[in-house]
Amino acid sequence: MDTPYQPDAVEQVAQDYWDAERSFEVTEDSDRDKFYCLTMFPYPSGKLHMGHVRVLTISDVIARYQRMQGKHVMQPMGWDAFGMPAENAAIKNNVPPAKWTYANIDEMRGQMQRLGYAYDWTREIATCKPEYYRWEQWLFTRMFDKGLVYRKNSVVNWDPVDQTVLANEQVIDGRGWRSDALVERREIPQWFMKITAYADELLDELDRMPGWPDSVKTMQRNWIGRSEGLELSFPVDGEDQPLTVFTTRPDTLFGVTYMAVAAEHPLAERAAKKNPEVAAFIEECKQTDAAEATLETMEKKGMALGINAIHPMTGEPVPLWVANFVLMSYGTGAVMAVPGHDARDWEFAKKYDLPIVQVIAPADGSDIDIQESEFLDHGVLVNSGDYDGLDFQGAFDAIADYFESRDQGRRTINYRLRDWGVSRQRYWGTPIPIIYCPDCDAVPVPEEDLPVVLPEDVAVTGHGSPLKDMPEFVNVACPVCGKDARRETDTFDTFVESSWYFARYACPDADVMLDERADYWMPVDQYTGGVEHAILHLLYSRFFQRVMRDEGLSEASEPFTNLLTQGMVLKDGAKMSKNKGNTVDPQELIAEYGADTVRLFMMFAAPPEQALEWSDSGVAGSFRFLKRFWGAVHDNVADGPAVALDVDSLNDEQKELRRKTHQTIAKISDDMGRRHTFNTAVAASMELMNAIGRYDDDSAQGRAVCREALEAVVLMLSPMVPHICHVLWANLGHSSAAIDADWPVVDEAALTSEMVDMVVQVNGKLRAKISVAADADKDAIGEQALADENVQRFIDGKDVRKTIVVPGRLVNIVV
RNA sequence: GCCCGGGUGGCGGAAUUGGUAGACGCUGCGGACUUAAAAUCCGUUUUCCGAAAGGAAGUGAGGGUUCAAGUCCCUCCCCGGGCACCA
Repeated sequence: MDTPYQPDAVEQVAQDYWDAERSFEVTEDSDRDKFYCLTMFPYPSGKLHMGHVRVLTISDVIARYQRMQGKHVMQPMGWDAFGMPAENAAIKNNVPPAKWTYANIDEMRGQMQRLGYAYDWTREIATCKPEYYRWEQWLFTRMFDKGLVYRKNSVVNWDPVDQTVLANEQVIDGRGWRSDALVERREIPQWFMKITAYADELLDELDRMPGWPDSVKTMQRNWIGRSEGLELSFPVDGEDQPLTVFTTRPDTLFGVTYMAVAAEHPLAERAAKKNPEVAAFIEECKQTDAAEATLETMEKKGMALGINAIHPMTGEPVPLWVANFVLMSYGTGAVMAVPGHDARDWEFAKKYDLPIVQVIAPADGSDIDIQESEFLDHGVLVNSGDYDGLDFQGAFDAIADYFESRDQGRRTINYRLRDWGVSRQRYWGTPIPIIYCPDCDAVPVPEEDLPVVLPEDVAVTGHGSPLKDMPEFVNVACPVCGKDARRETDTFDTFVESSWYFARYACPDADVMLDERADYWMPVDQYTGGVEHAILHLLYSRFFQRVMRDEGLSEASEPFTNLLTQGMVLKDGAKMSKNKGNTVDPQELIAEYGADTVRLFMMFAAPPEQALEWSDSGVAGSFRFLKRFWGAVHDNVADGPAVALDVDSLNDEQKELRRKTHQTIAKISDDMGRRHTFNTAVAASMELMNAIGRYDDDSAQGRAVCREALEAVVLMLSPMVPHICHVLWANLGHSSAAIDADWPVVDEAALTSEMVDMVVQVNGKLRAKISVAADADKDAIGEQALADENVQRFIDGKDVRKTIVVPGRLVNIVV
């Protein structure tokens, strides 16, 4: 019998079946355990790239595995359709962003379907459609009413030549990407969402999220950056208002030798009016982009303002400086500098020859030279007046009490987390539903006027948003007083759309934001996506889910119960990208080998969380395996139907293959369900196939044992290579489809063995391998190990000091 | 600069709770089949010494803990991700 493996035909058969049966369309069923399996939805950038194929396949494998576990699985797909690339394409090709986006969606949807993903396409969402974004406009107006959104000035990258705001990505080495002009920091009014109102909840709940990787939770903790400290006031010469600073180290207060404020700080701006040198320095500080990494890596510079603050305890003058490393957006935009006990302050003091004073001594009494290097640890206070001798906590409490009793300071909690600025000066996004009235100020668009629809047929020039030039969009009547007013032309950060789409999949056609179906499906049981989203997207989504909860829209607080962060796809050690010219087109590979081979290689080449190094020959190897797999099943089928397995009549070889089969089922079940190490699951399948290939037993029971092994492999590989397994399962004589089959079950009785192999070490070095009875006790194992010829060579003439026996594993003899 | 990962043969990776380093696959090499090639199949493939049996070294570098370290601790180097307007 000769039936060659023809992936195109096989994959068509399987997909036709799933389509005809609507295998992946689901509705709520309260009698069944639901499993909501979700991938971070893609931006429709053009065609699928290998990074997409990887994450989509990982999620699909989990969805199909959970289905075989009996779960009621929902796996939807949609499009994060707003964003800058559509505008860039519009400028380049003179195509409206909407048209470009919808064409990409059609292209990518078709590719996904060719890959056979188990999506419920009836739930498809595109965020650029008014029926989607109207609900986030609505939620924004609700948040407005609750005081959860507000407007304030905030810094953007300004391109002075193109007269437009740039994204950080559009700033290359401090210059605009098109104009090459030096970028400036500029402050403009923008809308903010009060994510800090949920800071404590977002932080505390991380301790109760066992389904998330520790690394992501740690990153989020650090990002939120809760710190307990003291807010202190320093009187300033010639100012009515004192200068307020936040510190987590009030114990170092007596070591303050200068203070520093941000370039945007009012004190700096007032000093600039009197002193042109300061004004010039502040201008220089603003000649940089707004990215924090730029600020943190550039040379630390400062200038004395010629103003003194008064040390609140010693009464001594403390010079005020303006410094480029102080962030206006963190704390109060001013810091007290303690060069003796802070690394950055120390470096700055050395550079500008400012005094360095030691006020903390090591707790162990050792000597340090503060002029040589800073001392950062907690310790005992010295040179601190009445507070000498106190430890960190004692000093913290005493100094906090001192300030609080005089009303010059207070204990407070500071967060590194800042409120979320959601305004973007861009066209291709959700219009912010606000109207500016000369009398009524900013007014939210009333519910009955939503959605504020983004006009789709526009020309994009790259010089600011085209909405500003559309009077029919901008000019409106004030909803409150009816006077002539102007509509907001900024759009939302696209992270707003991606902060709630997961809930909308539950009820994509609802004529409210979310209905009761969201409570059936939410939270997402398994969320999969790139680790690059570990902070922003995942934190915003956790915030939005809580806002929706508090609005009564959803019961869940956390949106994602389990999180899997997958690594990038690399080629020649670098991320695949058009810029580097190292991309591999999935389409060509599918045409050559079929979808199953591409899926298999993706799962086999690396564990999902690690970067995956692309290998053309590895793909060919995956294809070879599928051909052998196909051939092995057909050979078995060609020999006719297998008889029923009679477990009690098996000989040793038959028992051994059967043991291998059930060991493999146990291993792959663990790899798929718990560890998500699909690469080792594939390797274990290959090992079992190799064992079947070596096995040569034409007896009735021999073929039955073989058949059992093959059926197990077909089922266990079906989440990864569903098409070939669909056909093979039918070839094996099953009338029901593989997609409806249950996951194979381990027969514990098949796992038992009379003898086990153990290794013998002498002084930790491997010297022999022995086979011992499975039920042998430690002494017997030790004796057998000592008796080994090669072991004797190494212990000859030496004292055996100790013998360690780890049953089932090894013996270590120490001489 | 700060936070989070990672570093194991020629290559991708395995080693799950501190217990046989290199599973599985790729590549290379040797062989079978073939008029030939492709495809397929078999063998072999960490390095060094050895005919072999066997031995020595070995998981980015340097220290430490332990009967035993790729795995735990300390210091350092390199690579990747994030740093709030890329998505």
